[in-house]
Amino acid sequence: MLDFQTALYQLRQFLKENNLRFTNERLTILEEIFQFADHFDAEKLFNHIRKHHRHISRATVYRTLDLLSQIGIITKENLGNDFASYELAFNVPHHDHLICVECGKVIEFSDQLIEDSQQKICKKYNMVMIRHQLQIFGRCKEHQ
Amino acid sequence: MLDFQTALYQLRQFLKENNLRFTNERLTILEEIFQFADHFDAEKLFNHIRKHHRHISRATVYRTLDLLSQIGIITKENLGNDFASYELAFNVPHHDHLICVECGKVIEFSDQLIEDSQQKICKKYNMVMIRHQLQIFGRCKEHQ
DNA sequence: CTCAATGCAAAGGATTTGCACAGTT
DNA sequence: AACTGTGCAAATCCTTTGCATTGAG
Repeated sequence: MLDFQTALYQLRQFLKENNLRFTNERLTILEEIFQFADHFDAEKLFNHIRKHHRHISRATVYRTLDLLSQIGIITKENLGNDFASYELAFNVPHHDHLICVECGKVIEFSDQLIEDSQQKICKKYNMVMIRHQLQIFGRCKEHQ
Repeated sequence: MLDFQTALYQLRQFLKENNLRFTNERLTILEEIFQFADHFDAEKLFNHIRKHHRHISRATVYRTLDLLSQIGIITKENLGNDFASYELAFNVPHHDHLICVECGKVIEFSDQLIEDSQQKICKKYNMVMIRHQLQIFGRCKEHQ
């Protein structure tokens, strides 16, 4: 799994390469994400950050989330809500999501058979895969 | 594939069972969807409908789309945009989407191996599956 | 006649943007 | 000093809602 130091390095690297600035806000937001981890959305992260850093604006949070997902430090996905969900990028090849429609619990899983099948399908339709997302909605053990 | 007559019957049936009204607007919107078919979003459908039925409001289109997806005549899905995509429900078990990030083209496919794997995964995590969606983003033959 | 459905415009929620000022490089 | 990043509030996009009116049963 991606650790903070690596992410920080990637961020600095990207900023340098693109003549962008390494600001306190960007550092703070990256730190807070690592404390918050797992799945989160912009609003929740913003509220979390606000507790300790009153001056950071919602706009900067959104802009930084964009930046970080461009770099690949986090990924952005829609988990069936009307807002985007983010999570730290892992080094494992890929994983998908089981989502309980009752309690919203999210379980990650990955399945090589599914990954392979997807590659086959892309080949069949002459597509070059960039990314993919699989979401299974259901009821978890506690909510059936 | 679901044909218009069947859909219409399902709609009337549902309305009757729930003491709701069979209105001209609902009929018109269903008809227009069948002309429009494939994948569409609320705004595009609304514009299409507006050409021939000036009086139908955006609100009614949204409300009817909700109704139709409740009944199961159409399905609602997020195809990576910030708006919902709809399509007519088919009788085939399930299908997923390949989406070209360059031109937005959508290809449908279905893969039994993937379907089976998903069932296995649900079992493994004690989930009861309700629905699922798989989206593969990539570049199509013309945009590589 | 009764109550659900509609149209309209306004509200809503998530996200983006314009602009003056602040802060990196 | 030059120019990107930030905060703020307003704007935007898609979607939903309140309310007076219309229309199906």
